[in-house]
Amino acid sequence: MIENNIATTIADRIFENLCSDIVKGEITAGSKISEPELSLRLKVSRASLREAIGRLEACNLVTRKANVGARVISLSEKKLIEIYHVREPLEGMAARLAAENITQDEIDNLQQLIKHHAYEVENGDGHTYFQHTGDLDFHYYIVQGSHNEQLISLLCNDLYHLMQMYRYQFGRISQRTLPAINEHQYVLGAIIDGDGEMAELLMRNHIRKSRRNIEKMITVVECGQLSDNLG
Amino acid sequence: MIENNIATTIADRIFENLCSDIVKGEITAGSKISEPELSLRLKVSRASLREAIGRLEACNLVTRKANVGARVISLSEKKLIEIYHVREPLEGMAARLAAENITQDEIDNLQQLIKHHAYEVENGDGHTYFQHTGDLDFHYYIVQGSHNEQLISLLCNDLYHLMQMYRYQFGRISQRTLPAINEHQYVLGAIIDGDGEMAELLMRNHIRKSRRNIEKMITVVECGQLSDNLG
DNA sequence: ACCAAATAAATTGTCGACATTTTAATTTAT
DNA sequence: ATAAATTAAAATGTCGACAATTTATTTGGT
Repeated sequence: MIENNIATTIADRIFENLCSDIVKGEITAGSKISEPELSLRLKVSRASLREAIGRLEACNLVTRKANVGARVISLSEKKLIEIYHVREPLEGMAARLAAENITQDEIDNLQQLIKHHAYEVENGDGHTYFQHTGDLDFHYYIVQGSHNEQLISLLCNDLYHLMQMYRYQFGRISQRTLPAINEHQYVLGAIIDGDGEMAELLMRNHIRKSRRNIEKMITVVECGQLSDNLG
Repeated sequence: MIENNIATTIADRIFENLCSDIVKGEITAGSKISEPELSLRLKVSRASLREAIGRLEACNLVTRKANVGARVISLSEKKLIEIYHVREPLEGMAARLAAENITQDEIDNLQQLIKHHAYEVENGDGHTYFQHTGDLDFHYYIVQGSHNEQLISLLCNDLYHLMQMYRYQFGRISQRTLPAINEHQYVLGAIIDGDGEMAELLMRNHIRKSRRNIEKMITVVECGQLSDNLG
């Protein structure tokens, strides 16, 4: 799990708490965010709370309507597929740029991460860990390795929490943990080789496979052959 | 130029005004945003102003530091190139999805837009119009045509204003107006044919060419062969 | 009993004032 | 005269209260 800066201001702290609660589903998807209720429960002024809500909106976790208020986004299969459609080219480019710009330290970090993933999955139930945070951590650090601030902003600020939210609350039934870890290894290999084109190709394939796997599962669920935990 | 919803709230109005002023350079890039000064000049409370500033931050036009305040982003060649690196795969995917999902009405609209661009450039100085708003309008409507909400959010909310800002304030010396309009025609053609793969390829090439053109101009400028209007 | 209009309650938007932190100016010491 | 320390000014963060809007309830009519 990625944890960055400490909260310096009240709004910061409230944002981080609410963000975590929404991502993990402790604040239900689709539910209303009541300012009076929350400001009372969290013991902060509505000003600080509204600042935090504004940031939740900025990272696409809530939607706001003027004079009506904020509401946690609702999850849907359609949106999840859309996210993968966006990630495929974006992270593909991230991998390409990482092949050009990544530092040795960042490579070391990624190699260690992959080793850790393999170990976790071999020994006991690493599936949950991997699917909740581990997988995304890999993608996160690849994006960081691109050293492209705009790309980092889009993926790590605007999309990351949303991706996390789906990871926590949506289908946890994927059988792709092992293949995914292998594909990570291939991507990183191309990056280490400095082969941007190959890295982009491999990353796009990796994400496309994840999407198609989900699309297949959705189809199965819709045909009533699996219990529906897709919200 | 794309103009959407009317401002329903004070913060909305202030946001739109500030956004426009920043994009056009009437509020200088890199300058500080003083809450007391602005709230006094615009005759609104700091609460409404701060709400607006928060949204400016969300669309990457200002940066904020806790206890220090907001500052208009500064423009740089590096950032501009970064934006093109992000746009290339993102809008490529947008074109691919548009080929699958665009409606006839949207196609008609785009064809009319291209016709308008060709006319403007033939008759008189359409270059300025095209480079300030026309070109981006085309890209904007292609993205809309993808019917992918996540993609639309990223490109039309998080990146659009930033792109506009560079269009207004950065190099207006491109000689690529005519080629660009032709390339637009090709992209739209592939979309109309429903050839997603081709549309993606053409869009990526179109944006890559723009980036390389800029990179070339930057090199020339750095060699002192052109007057520097690159901030 | 059901629907529309009017009223009441609750929620969001906006404001001015105070608290805390940062920045500028002044003082003091070397 | 310069630099560090102290003090003063200004800016941001936070708060509670009021205004405007939305939502829920009640009233009245058919």
